[in-house]
Amino acid sequence: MGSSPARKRGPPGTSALPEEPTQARRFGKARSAQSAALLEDYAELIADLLANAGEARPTDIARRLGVAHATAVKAIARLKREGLATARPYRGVFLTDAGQRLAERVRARHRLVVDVLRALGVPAEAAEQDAEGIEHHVSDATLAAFARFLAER
Amino acid sequence: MGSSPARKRGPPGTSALPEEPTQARRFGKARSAQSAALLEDYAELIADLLANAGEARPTDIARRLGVAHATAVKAIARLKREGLATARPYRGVFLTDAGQRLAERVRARHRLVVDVLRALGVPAEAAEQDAEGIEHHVSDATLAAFARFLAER
DNA sequence: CTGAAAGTGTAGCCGTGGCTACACTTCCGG
DNA sequence: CCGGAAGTGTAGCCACGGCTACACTTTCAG
Repeated sequence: MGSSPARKRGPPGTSALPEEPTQARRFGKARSAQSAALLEDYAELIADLLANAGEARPTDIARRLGVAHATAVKAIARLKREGLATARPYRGVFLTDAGQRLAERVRARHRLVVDVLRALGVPAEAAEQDAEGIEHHVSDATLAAFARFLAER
Repeated sequence: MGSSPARKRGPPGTSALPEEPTQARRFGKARSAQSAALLEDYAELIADLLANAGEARPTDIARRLGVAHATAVKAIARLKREGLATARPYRGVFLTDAGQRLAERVRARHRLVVDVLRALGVPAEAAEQDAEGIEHHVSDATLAAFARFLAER
């Protein structure tokens, strides 16, 4: 980048170059990815609880996530709105088909990210920790590259 | 696959196991990392603008980030609150020493993440895109491993 | 020197994701 | 069968990061 001092403010016909929507687009995508991240975490956790404990209750979810139960309840409401989960008052939470598919994808992606980090020499604890944040920003292309890398190495 | 049905709700002495603060801690960290991410992006961009254009104005920042100028102004206010930037009304934005150090660290980390992704076979465009989201969740341990990996390969 | 355009700042709105506080259900032990 | 504890739900608060709308500065072209 950088060449033109880019001064001046005044008149209409100042710049006229295409500028650079590229960077803006990237930031925008990263931003929206982050929005979906929460739902993904909840869906994955609910699937895990259903599989391992037979039921997923708001308080369990909250405890595992380290948030207040009210926060979990709100998130569950959002999951329902998005058609990912179902729940009846005082009964547990369940995933719809869409929710289950999401949970599975998230789970697979999480494992893949952790495995790649480990393969790169990242210590186990750090790998798990970082994967928690990283996984929500890994595109399909990157995911595919990860899989290829693990297979080849 | 479970094991324990884990039913029951009632009495006080129900569980008594250490539960699992581990996962909660991880989620919490990922959450707070995400909070710092915005500031990091702004700091990096401001440093870039200062270096390449000589000045960093709210509107330029907003355009590059793809947000409304008011949004950028608010973020700048937060940067000031955090002691990372200085700005006088209608004059540009500048980084404090702390802000510059942050920007440099962020910049280096960004490059490293992109390089690792590229080395793993991720296409250039996807690497840039994903790095934008990933970089904020890479711990020092992981960063070190990345550097080692690139050096060795 | 002046006027209008661009940039800047401020106010107010929304949705999200945290929280606490409080009311209501459920369910178990006695 | 009944009381209380744990779980659940709801309301209301806050900060954040978006946005639009509008008022005010700055700066440049005439």
